[in-house]
Amino acid sequence: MKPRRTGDTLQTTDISLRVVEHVTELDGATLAELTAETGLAKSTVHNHLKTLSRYGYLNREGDTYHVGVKLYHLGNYARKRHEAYEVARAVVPELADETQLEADFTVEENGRIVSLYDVSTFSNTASSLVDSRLFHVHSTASGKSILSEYSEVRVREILDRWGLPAQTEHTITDADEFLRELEAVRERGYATSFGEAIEGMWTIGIPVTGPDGTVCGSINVCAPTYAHDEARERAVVDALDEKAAVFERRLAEQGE
Amino acid sequence: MKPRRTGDTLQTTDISLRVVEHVTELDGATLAELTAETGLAKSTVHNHLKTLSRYGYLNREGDTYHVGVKLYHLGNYARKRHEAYEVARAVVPELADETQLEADFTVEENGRIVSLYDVSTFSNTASSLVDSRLFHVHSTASGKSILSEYSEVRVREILDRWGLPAQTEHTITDADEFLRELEAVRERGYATSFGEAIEGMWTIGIPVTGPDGTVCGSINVCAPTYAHDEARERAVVDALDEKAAVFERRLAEQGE
DNA sequence: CGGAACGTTCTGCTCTCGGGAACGATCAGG
DNA sequence: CCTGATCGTTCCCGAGAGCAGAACGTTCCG
Repeated sequence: MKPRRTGDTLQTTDISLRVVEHVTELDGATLAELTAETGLAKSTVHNHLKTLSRYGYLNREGDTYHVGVKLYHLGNYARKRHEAYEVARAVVPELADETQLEADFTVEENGRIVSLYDVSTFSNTASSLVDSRLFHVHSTASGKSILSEYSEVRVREILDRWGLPAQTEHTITDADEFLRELEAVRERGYATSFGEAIEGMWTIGIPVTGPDGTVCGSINVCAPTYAHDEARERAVVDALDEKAAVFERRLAEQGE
Repeated sequence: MKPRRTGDTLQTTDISLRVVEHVTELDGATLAELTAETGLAKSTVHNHLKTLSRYGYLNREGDTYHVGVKLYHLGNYARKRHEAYEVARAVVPELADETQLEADFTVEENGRIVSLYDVSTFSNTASSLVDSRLFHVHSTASGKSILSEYSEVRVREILDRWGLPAQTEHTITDADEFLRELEAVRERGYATSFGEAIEGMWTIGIPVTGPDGTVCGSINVCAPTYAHDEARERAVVDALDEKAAVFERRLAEQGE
């Protein structure tokens, strides 16, 4: 009945997690707002809110629900767990500082892209909205950069799982075309996304390889598309190349 | 059959969230480990892992599941949402520095206590385990400190909801005794927990009042019980008093 | 004072989800 | 190279959980 009809995911958990997401997006929401947003029955949403609150995932203030701070502790732990976290925390600000652009380090989790550490020079309200999301691999520079080091079967697995939805009119929506793009990334040595994920947003990314020889993430720089020109692209790529080398060296040192 | 038999919470979501918690506690876990840990059927756990992974709450690496970094973004947002966050980030390190002890700022959410910002001077592995949890109000200095400003009905509501489980042999387990303790806190001006939440852990907390006149959290200091003596307690309380005043002033300034 | 809006509670029907077993793949040891 | 153990995956069925809808209680308007 509802759009979701995959069947291979638990519906109840599905709804719960979606409620959390809606609460985040609405920056706090009441029962009535959430029933309107989700299209579910009042009593249903009510039960989910109750359960989520009990576990500290949501926090009720008056009749408004907000995301619970408990999630911070879980998430902080998740972030620190990554081998590259400490290095990213040191290197990403350097990169942002040198290029005077937004910079981040991203990793792939379950076929999606998520930022492990970022420095946003722009307004933090706008970026916080973007940051809470998981990004698609096919539309981001970081996704292309990381997947360029994966085998074709692994790439196809990810594409099959998540598809290649069009997010702007520039998004690559064909799997074969995407694979050719990855080939180009390998030859060029860096990946770009020119308004493919978000209209007007231009990003460049380079894969970072861990001491074990496998790619562990991607360092990226982000700018508005109107700031693009050949010279700048070259300058940014040089900075990224240098930082990627630094990153990998420090990762190796840390492993000792 | 299982200990949980309240009935007023969604079982499926319940299990899902508990799986996330187990994964955290085990610092990454496989399907087999989680079935053993939860006592559920393999296929059941499998379904939950699948669903949680799809939403980025968990991340599968080989056959091991870890907490997903997406939670960091949700949690970071939850933390920054609090009016007191920015001030806490500034004041708590000062307090830790001056007292040379562990310090934090905590808030109450859904009748539980959670840390909004903390500086741990001890090993971060041990504290990270503690930090991911929600604390009970009745056994912590921060809980007493915050609840000392609440009305009796509100306090009783919270106690009814969560009970007063004995966490050490010093934990207050009687509601009336707890209310008398709150009375003592109000007279004394600060709250303590002497090994009531964790054996050997001594904490002192003072409530912080926001510009609107209601309590918005508690600043606390934490030390081992063997470090306790009259003089030190007096010194710590003085430091806390001063910092609480600073905290409230900055909160008011920020509100302008 | 009356009605609208919202959260809460209750009940019954349906379909989800949990259990169990069978399957497949991987690995270690004889 | 075969065999048994271990672990993840898939399938199927029945029980009961969870969703919907309506009724109730409260608050806040005009």
